[in-house]
Amino acid sequence: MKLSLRGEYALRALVVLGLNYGEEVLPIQVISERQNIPKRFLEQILNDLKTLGIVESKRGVSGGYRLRLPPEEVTLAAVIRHLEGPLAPVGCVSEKFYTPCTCPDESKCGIRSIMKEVREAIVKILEQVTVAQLCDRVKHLQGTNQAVSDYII
Amino acid sequence: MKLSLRGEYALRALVVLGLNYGEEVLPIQVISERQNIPKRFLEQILNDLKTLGIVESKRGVSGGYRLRLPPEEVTLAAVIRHLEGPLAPVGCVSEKFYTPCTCPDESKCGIRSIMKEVREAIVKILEQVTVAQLCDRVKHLQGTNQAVSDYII
DNA sequence: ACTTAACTTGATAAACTCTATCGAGTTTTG
DNA sequence: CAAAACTCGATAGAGTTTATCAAGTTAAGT
Repeated sequence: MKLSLRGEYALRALVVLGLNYGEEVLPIQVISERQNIPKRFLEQILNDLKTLGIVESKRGVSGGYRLRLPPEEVTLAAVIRHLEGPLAPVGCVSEKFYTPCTCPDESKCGIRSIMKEVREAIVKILEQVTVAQLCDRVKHLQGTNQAVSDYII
Repeated sequence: MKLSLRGEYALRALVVLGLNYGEEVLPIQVISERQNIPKRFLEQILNDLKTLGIVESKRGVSGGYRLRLPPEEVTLAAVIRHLEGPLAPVGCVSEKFYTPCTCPDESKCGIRSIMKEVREAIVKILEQVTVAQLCDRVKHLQGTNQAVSDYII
């Protein structure tokens, strides 16, 4: 599982939306500036997340985007799978995007058996972590640093 | 960590060489046929593994390749890192191939903190599994299937 | 109604990576 | 000295990634 910029931007945008959950809609402009993401590209990505049903938008003057689901219900696995495809390191061990490989016999392939373990390890984390938890981490990390700054002053 | 064909071929070739460890050198032709790998491409890959010091070659009429190190000493992590680059899902959590990301503050980035965990999970497996273990799995898988076939007959 | 900020959709283009293939050369064995 | 095999560097075609643009649609506020 290699996360491209596209996927990374998506997660970063979702954190912003997650932290804003329950409030009014956020314009793309704001998300873009807050996370340093090219606006046009972000537009495309948010659109994609809308198709997936994670995000919803409001048009017009004070329009923008917001989460459609509670942050607790959005797993990183779902987002990444939709945007990037398989989480597995090779196609022949993917559950959702299986593709056969060219080895003589998959059932006797030692590499496949190891890669299955790698896949499990990755999936176990990403299927369990939600946007809500991401937001919590951010809050915690910010809190920590804030405190440190306070001490320094 | 996404394994490209290049990396997959490398591992498959190493299994063949591992199973042959202690014996004479194996010609590319044989490895290529046994694992269904385009010969010219394999050539390039084995060369690369030679540079890394994992494999050695013998030229001439009855030449070929063999492992230079005992299979127990070759970890998948080393091979993949050399051929494919970072194991980490994003550059900003890679130990060996760190690259900064564009987020406003890495130290407060929730995604980074999750991706670190993913990286750890991957590395833990791949740094610990060796070519020798891959070969053992293959032997075991073949043995199992053999037995099953016997029962069927 | 009309202006304006913002979303929507689809096209496209530059850069890069991946997968392979080729050719010409060098080495070694028998 | 011929044959088999490795060596090295170039390169090409396909596909992916990362954007950017233009033209259109929507809806809020006046």
